[in-house]
Amino acid sequence: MKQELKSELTKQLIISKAFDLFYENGFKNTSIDRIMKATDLSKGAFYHHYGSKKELGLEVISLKVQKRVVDGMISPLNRPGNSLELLESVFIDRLRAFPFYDKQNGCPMNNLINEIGNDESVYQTALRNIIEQWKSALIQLLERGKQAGEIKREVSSSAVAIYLISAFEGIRGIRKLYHEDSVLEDYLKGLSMYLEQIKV
Amino acid sequence: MKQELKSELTKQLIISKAFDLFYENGFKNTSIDRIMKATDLSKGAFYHHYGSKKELGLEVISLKVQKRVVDGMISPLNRPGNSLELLESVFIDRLRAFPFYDKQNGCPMNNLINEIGNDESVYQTALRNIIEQWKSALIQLLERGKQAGEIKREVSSSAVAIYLISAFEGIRGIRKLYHEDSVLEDYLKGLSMYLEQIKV
DNA sequence: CAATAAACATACTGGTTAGAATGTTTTGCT
DNA sequence: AGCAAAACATTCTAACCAGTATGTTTATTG
Repeated sequence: MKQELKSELTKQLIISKAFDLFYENGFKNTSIDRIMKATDLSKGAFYHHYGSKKELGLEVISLKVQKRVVDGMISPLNRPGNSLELLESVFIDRLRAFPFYDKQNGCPMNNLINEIGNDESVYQTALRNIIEQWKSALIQLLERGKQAGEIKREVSSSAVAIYLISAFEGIRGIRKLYHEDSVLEDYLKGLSMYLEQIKV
Repeated sequence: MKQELKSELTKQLIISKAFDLFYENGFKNTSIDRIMKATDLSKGAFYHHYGSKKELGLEVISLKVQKRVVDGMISPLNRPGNSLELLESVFIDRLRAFPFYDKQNGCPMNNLINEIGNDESVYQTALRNIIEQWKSALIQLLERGKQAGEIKREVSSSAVAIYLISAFEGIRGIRKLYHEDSVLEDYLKGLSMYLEQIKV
């Protein structure tokens, strides 16, 4: 195999296993040894491709975590159609569609925010970028809805965006404490009411 | 000094220092050694009073973390007066009044929920108890507001309670990523709108 | 076909971890 | 006073941690 390709595949393997383990057990609680055991490669291989655990963490955030949020919560906002119906379908359907594993383990981004969000500024920046991208996409959609006469013009788009994100991330943490979905249904009912209110 | 009193004071000292360090550095990232260094006592003293780190963690949750939420977010809900004004003052004023340290480090309960909420069921139960107590107090206040003709009767109290809690915990995590309060102001604006809508 | 460098593996370092074992001091009780 | 137990301190262990040093194997290139 070509070296360049082989190297890239190995890095992707490490990042992928690292993401899974960070998600399940937390960032600081996951050792390089444990990650490399999952890849069936050695520690030497890791430090050949990465300079430090921090460097890996940043790649996991900017490649895997960010992609997950973009694919699941941001890109779908750009589809055509009624802005409010779009918001509903993205926020409600996605939450309902999560597999048990994801409900139990919460949001990978939110887990990292709460675990290492007050740690080092490089982590802060990487995670903040995702939030900002999400916020921007929401604002854009809300403004589109106002233009289309679907959303009240007097509401602050950035306030609605942040409130939607906050509640979503909040419930994904709280859901971890329960073994059933009733708390999720409460949230969804609360969200529906919220969206109803900004309707024109 | 009486033995019983001395023992109790020592346990309180350990719990207090443990809470501070858990808050700043996370639960798993805080060692017994580090905690006992902060108390100026020895590791032997710790294992005389506590059987394990887990036992200490549960005491910190049920005594310190719970008390913090009760004092700051639950007890104030029982004051007399207009229910909506009460909600506003509790959620908005408290968030604004947090010192820089608390804004940067987030919510102690939410940090624990996201760090160890999917870990062991004893932690889940201890943290869930706090959420349930908070939710109950909010529902009680919302029902009171409905009776007083201050809140729309058709809204689901449990849905509003969970949505309020979710958004609050969510923003306390997100705020960690920023160095200023603009994201907090967005949240507060969003919250005001939300409360306005359930008004009768 | 060599020389070279990339892609790994193995073995180690110095530090930290939860917890146990064992010692010493303080307090309580008769 | 004298004995017992509680409240600590000191020392140790076996495992784990991030990162380094030094190998060996595989691919690339002249």
